[in-house]
Amino acid sequence: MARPKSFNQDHVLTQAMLCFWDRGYTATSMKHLEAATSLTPGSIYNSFGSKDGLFIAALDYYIKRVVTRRVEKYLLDGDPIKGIDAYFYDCFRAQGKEIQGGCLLINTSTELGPHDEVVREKVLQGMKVAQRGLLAAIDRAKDLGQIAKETDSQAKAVHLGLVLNGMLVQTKIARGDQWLDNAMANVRSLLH
Amino acid sequence: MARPKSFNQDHVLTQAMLCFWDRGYTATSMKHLEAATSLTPGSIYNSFGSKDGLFIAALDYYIKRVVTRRVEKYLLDGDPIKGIDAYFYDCFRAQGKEIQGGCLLINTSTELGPHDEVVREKVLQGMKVAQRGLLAAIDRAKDLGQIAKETDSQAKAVHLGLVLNGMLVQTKIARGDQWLDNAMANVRSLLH
DNA sequence: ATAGTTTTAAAACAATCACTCTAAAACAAT
DNA sequence: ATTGTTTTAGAGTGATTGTTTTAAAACTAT
Repeated sequence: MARPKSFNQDHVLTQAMLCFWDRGYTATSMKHLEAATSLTPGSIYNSFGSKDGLFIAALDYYIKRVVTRRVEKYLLDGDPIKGIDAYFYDCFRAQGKEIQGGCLLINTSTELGPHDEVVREKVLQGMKVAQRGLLAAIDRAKDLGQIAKETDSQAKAVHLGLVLNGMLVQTKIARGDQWLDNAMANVRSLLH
Repeated sequence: MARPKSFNQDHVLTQAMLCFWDRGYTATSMKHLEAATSLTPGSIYNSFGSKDGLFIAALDYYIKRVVTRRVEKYLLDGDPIKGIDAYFYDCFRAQGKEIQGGCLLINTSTELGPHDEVVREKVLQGMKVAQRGLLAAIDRAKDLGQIAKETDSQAKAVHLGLVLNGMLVQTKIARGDQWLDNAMANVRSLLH
């Protein structure tokens, strides 16, 4: 066979994801990516083809390791109302380390949504994962009698998703977290 | 005195605003701006100092000519409930021409929010204009008995603002407008 | 007219952009 | 050990980035 790759794929994708998450696609240069991943240009292009290819891979990685994981952790079992609450908070705790990233899907929507069909489709797919998670939690809450049986689950899930996305925009410009508690009070009022 | 400027300031700011609105700050090059405004580099730098200076001017222009104007048109008089409805729809009709721009304030939040303090402050100020408009309309609706007196106006305005911002993200990746009507049904359910 | 000031056009600037090339290095199979 | 294949490191590619420079043009005030 041949020489094996000497880098850890997960580590590289994590670092690339954080770069794009923090600065966006255009403002992230290959230099940034090389520094963050400790890879040389040759290795990046050999493995991912282009900056765009690495971005798509990082986007996939985000959907799998951040979005899907969070949905599974908070929305698919346990108390659904408490789960939704925790799910929301987790979206803002996740950025706690250093970056004030909000959500990579949202950042990518506003930057590239109308200009890159492949990216748009992928973002939409990631959004649907979150949306289906909210819907599942609401349906379970209905089964448990926590919210009214007459509730339109689909509409409620859409509503929650829109509020969450609005909050993930807000987190990019707001300071402090007074606004977060206020917004969460609104979220809870939707779940009665 | 001296030689007068031969370009129309409003036209230049409008074109620059549309560029940044469509592509974002980083992905908009000086070449784009020169072509869109029909200005030469010298004129741009003489009048605005830098790409950043032109961006700030375009952002101010957006707040004044798009955000403030829309608030005044729909939220400050007339039937407040119908006004809010029309205000929301106008946010999506405005982009009807060619670009699928959503909202420049939101696009700028996600791109530059955490990285540029001057821009962040300006975006926040623009957001507050919209927020105050919603609050004023809700207060008027309360006075008119259109919504319950017990309603927390401030919380309701925040909630509406978050949903609107979520919708303005959605518009960058969604196709068709089935989702818009669904979302608007949620908005109306908040105003009873 | 002339002097004084600013804007304009166009060429040119260094720096950075995404990306490619070349050759050495590192493995598996034989 | 040799062969075959792929990855790696690092220098180098042309193109584009935001910006500056230079000189002509266009105006007002005197």
